[in-house]
Amino acid sequence: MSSSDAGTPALRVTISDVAAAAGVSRATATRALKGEGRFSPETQQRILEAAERLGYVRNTVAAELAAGRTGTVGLMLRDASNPAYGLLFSRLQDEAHRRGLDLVTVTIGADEQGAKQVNALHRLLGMRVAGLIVATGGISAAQLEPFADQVPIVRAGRVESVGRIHTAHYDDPTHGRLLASHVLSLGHRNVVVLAGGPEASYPEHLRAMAMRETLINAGASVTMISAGAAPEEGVDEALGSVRAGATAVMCASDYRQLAVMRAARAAGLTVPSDLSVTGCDGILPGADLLGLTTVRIPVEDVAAAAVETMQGLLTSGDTGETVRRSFSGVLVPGTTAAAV
Amino acid sequence: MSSSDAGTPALRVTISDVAAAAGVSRATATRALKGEGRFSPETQQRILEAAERLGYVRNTVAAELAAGRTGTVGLMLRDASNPAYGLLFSRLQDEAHRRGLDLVTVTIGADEQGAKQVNALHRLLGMRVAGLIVATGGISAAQLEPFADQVPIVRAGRVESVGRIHTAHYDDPTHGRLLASHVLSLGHRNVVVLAGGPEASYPEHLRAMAMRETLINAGASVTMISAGAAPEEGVDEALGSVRAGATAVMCASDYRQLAVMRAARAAGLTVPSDLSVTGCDGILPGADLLGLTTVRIPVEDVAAAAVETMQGLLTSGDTGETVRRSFSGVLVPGTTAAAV
DNA sequence: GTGAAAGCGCTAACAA
DNA sequence: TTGTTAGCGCTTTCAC
Repeated sequence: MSSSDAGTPALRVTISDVAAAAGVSRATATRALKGEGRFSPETQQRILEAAERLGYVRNTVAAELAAGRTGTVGLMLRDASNPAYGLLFSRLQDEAHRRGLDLVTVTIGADEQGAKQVNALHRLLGMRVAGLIVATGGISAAQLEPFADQVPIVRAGRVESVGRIHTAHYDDPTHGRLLASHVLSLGHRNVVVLAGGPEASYPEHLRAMAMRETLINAGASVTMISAGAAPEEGVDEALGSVRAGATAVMCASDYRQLAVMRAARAAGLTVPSDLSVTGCDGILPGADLLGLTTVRIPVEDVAAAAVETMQGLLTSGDTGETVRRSFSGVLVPGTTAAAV
Repeated sequence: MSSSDAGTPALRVTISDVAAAAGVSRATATRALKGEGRFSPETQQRILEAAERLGYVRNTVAAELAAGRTGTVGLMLRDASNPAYGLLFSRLQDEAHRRGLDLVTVTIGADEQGAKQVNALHRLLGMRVAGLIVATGGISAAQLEPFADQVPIVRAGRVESVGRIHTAHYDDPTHGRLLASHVLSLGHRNVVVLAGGPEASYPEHLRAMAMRETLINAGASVTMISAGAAPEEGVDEALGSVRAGATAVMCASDYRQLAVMRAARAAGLTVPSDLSVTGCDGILPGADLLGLTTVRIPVEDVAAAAVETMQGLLTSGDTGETVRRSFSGVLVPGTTAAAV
């Protein structure tokens, strides 16, 4: 089933060519090709044959421009080199496929501040996508808000409390509490919490705040270390605290957990006898073999909910209420955290 | 810097609105907005202000349709849940950003056979992308070929020997040889090679073939196990061979390596004293902590080369010769493989 | 059942 | 320097 038999330049074939070859008007060709409206079976047959013969490929973009609507949903994604985002991306795609939604993705480098993000946003909006799924923290509610009544916007992964932006997000505070409770139950009372600052990673920040609160409420002594986005940052400081008496380092992500383990090993410290370590995400393949103590975040649930919400918005229209769904993961006790 | 102050429906604002508001014609507005052609500074100023005030977002799709060309490069991607693809995706994006290329991505579920792939391809082509980067094995050369003279096509990651499809790919045979030589140097002479079959994963197949050849040439005895895509497949069989005398299991991917280690642990076998294990990829965060014996594939090089090739094709035009660049990674000796 | 005409939002000669 | 005129490829009333 070759799409172009002759040397016909496939992309150059327009519906006019097909119509001419079949001896009908463009209007008729349009109808017959999509099987909607009125036309005689014979005519359709002829048109279909002509299209096949010429290797006609419809220019979706022009079609959607003319029709004034799009079946495409835009996805703004954060750097997929982080497996947690990669998996989210993958699941969003699967779910969208399942539901017959077309997804077009643009990613934004983590480095760019604002400008590129907005650029990417405009690129998607410029395609006149039917909806927007935002899976990056790099873009603010304020930047999104102006478009929220043009097109439904669903934020995936991260919570959003402002305006008409819908969300399907992780319950990060709960994740933090789950881990903190676990560490407390192991008897730790002098704990380091290592996380990216709110501007580096808002989810990490939420987790860290919840850990802190839970630990303090239980009477534990807590050292907060706020780092940048790079996982190595703050690790030395954390190890310093351990030498000063802390028995556990709670990291806001598995990446940081790995960094701490790496540094501990280099420093001649043994996990978990010299210090307990925890993380968060649970996405890393091999996390089980490493015995990571973590929370497996519900990527699948968030992806499914995001797409489902979007589809609801697209079909039944925006009812005016903002949908906000939250999902929490489960604790995965590992061998990196042990009783004091 | 709000993009729409009033309640103006941002997306509804067309260039005609902007032109009217600024008291000029659409043509002038077009020129001033993109800063090309001739126009007076004052006029431009007025137009820019009007655009800002109204929250104008250019309809890129219409613009590109009218202009008949695009600055956008389309990227067809495979499931990003695999970190190796996620990283490739990420690096392709970075590289494209660096070179001022806009990337639009569509992914295709691994499950769909043909139809959806072609659909995604058409979607991209319908956007009149300037070029196409294909980072999935899911689409065949035959499906790509018809469009190769419409638009430059670069395949990233996987080798392609047919027609006018350019490539920037991994030198998988070399990867296989590197690993096999390492295993041989450790004294193993009875080895299992566990890989996905050619249809499950062509790169894995290439690695496995090279391993086999290298091992056999050195006089080792080799057991080939061809599995499906799932990493657990064939693991039991591999362990069976170990009980029957094999001392090493060479996996064609790190995923499989993890699966083997998991199964070995469950079966009470110790790595590397009871059996040596190797993989391939080296992408997994934490691979170092696990001590994986692997080859780190040159994702960055492949991404850079793919984008560079594309840009060359775009700017200096297609010279008629097909560009094929191959990159090999480096061996990462780990603690999962030891001397017999 | 089919075609003519208008137009989606924008750009690109060519005039003015 | 700016406006006019044609479209890009397709869809969609609305007559015929």
